[in-house]
Amino acid sequence: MNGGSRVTTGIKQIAKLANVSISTVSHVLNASAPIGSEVQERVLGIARETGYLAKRRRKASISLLSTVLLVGTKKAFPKSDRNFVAWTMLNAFRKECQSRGIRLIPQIEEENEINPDNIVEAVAKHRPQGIAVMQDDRQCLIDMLYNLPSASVILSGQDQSMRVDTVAPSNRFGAKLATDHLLDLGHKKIALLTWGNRRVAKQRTEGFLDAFRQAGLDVPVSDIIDVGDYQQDVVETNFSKWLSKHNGPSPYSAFFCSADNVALGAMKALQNHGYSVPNDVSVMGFDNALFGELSSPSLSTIHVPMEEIGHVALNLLEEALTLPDGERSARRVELGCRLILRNSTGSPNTSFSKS
Amino acid sequence: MNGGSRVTTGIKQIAKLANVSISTVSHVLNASAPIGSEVQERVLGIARETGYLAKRRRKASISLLSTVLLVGTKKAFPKSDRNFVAWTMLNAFRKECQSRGIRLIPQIEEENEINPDNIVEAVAKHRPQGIAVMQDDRQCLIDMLYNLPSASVILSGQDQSMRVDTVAPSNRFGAKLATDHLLDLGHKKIALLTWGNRRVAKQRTEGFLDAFRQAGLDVPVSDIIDVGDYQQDVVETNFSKWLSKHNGPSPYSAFFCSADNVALGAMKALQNHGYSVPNDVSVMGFDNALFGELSSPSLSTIHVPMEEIGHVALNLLEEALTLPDGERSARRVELGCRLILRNSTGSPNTSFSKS
DNA sequence: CTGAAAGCGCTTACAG
DNA sequence: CTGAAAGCGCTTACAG
Repeated sequence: MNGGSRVTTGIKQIAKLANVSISTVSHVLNASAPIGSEVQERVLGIARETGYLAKRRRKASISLLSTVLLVGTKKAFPKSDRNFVAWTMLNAFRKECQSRGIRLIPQIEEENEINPDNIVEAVAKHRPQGIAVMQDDRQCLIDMLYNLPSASVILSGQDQSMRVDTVAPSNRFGAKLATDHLLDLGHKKIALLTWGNRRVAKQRTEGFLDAFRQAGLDVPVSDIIDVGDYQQDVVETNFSKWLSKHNGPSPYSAFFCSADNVALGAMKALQNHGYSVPNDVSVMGFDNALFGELSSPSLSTIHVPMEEIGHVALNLLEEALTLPDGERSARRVELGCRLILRNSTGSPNTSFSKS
Repeated sequence: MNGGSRVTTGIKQIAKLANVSISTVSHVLNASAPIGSEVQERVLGIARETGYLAKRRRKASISLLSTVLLVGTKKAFPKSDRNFVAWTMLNAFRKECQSRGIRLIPQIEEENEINPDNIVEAVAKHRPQGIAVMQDDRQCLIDMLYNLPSASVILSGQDQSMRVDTVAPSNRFGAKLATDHLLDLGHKKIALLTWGNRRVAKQRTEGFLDAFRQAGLDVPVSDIIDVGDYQQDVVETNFSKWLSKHNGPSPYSAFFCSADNVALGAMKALQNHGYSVPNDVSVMGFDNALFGELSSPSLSTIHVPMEEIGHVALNLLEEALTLPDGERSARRVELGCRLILRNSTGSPNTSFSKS
């Protein structure tokens, strides 16, 4: 190895960029001497921006987690519109593992459900330090995970028995955020388009209702419309039927849809029936899937930080491995969702009366 | 400095203890060479047990967080039965800061509420890297925190707008755990003793109701008794009145109390009225405060991991400082609660009929 | 409060 | 798969 100019972010480089000595950088990073506050801020700023701090932190825990068993069902793996959300999460998780030098052992079930026995077997075989389970939080699975020696975490799930770590977006608060926004715009009658009985859908429904409860309004349980599925074309067909039967969207001036796919299907149905979005009716989605940006009009939605779920999941596994077993409670982490305002929402058209 | 025998946990010491070379330890810790799995496990085990891994991790982030502003109201600071829970949390947080070498700047409000303006002032003056707020999650405060340059976290609170990090025990799931246990014991009529309108109390009430909902039973909204306060003596007086008026605890065979203080007051009132706990009625608390262990009978309760809240809060602050601002969603962390079974609960006495 | 220099801790290229 | 040895990165005792 020659003394070439390989650019490894280190204390040396930071010293150069901050125009101080190496010692000073070290002192700042370790609070080992009383350094002036301007210098301190400059050095820390550069250390953060160059990614040195993040690298240092990552390195500190890398050893603990060399092998992780990735558990999921087949349907989340190929990329498609249908499973866009699951795929995004999974892919971000894989990337994160790669950047931390963690070996992933996939344990993909052919069936629609994860079989706990298969996990036990895979753990015995590969002896991973950690287990990451995708979108399955049934109690039989949780019981099994809890009794395993490895640390484990469920991505996009929750454990009511509070024994296993979980990370998920804040579906309920996110839905409240969306509904609050529609209420703030002045909409009085808002319908929720949702589908089925999955936990995620239920949580979003609760958030929708929360917004009305907290505003002191009547809780609109009768304004919840189940469109039967979350595939765009199916939603379009079903919601078209609903529109025909109800003679247009009236009395609703806004539709909050508990997934972007649902929103896009609904928007098409509305447009086919001659309604202009957002002039006649507002439509709001949930997920911030890529294709929502490209629709016409572009879809207002709730951003779900799918990329961060993997990051947090790995942090939880690492923390579980650092701390002695008896001294750590299970953690349930919810990640904040953000309102993304595009062109499918607006104030209600007060002269609205179409039929 | 002489070459004396100072015992600094390091890679050298681990090598000695594990009977391998320094290089090998390094390889294991960095996965930089394919090391045999027995050796690997031995080295990692020793590295964890000696606290080397934890130290390494702590060191990696120590630089970020040298000064933290601790914000709270006066009432949580002196130690007493009344504020046992708040005091425990606060104290654990202080200890954690100390062990990580973080300087705490207390900003204690004389009033019963935190004044956002005072925080802004204190931040301008002391320029802390992080802000830790105790038990206050009003939106005006959150708005202020969100607009501040420092990272911030609320201990024992939650942010519905999902912009500021929070850590809290899982009150709702914890209450469900307690209620599930009473149901499992065979109790059919269970009353909830609670007080006031604070968020914590409300969350525990929801958990109580959840247990019935999920079991497919009637939701016992009419079995919620507000005892007006959480001080033991007040509860005792108020609940005694209730017992006199209702001619004993019938038809309830169990009382779930949303705080240990409430449970102890209720237990005394029951005993004064001639009821034996748990033979005639079961009583369950929530908090796992010290004095519950010493009561007679000792109190079954829900353990709340107050000591861990501080640990998690600091981890959140550190993480916020490591990651670039735009790339991180706010996090809401809930810590798992555990059932603590002592002597105040049992199966319902089927021949129970006292008056 | 900041830096030059000594030196410790850890990593790494290479040998076996 | 493991270790001896060279050497880099970071810390620290000390000077100013």
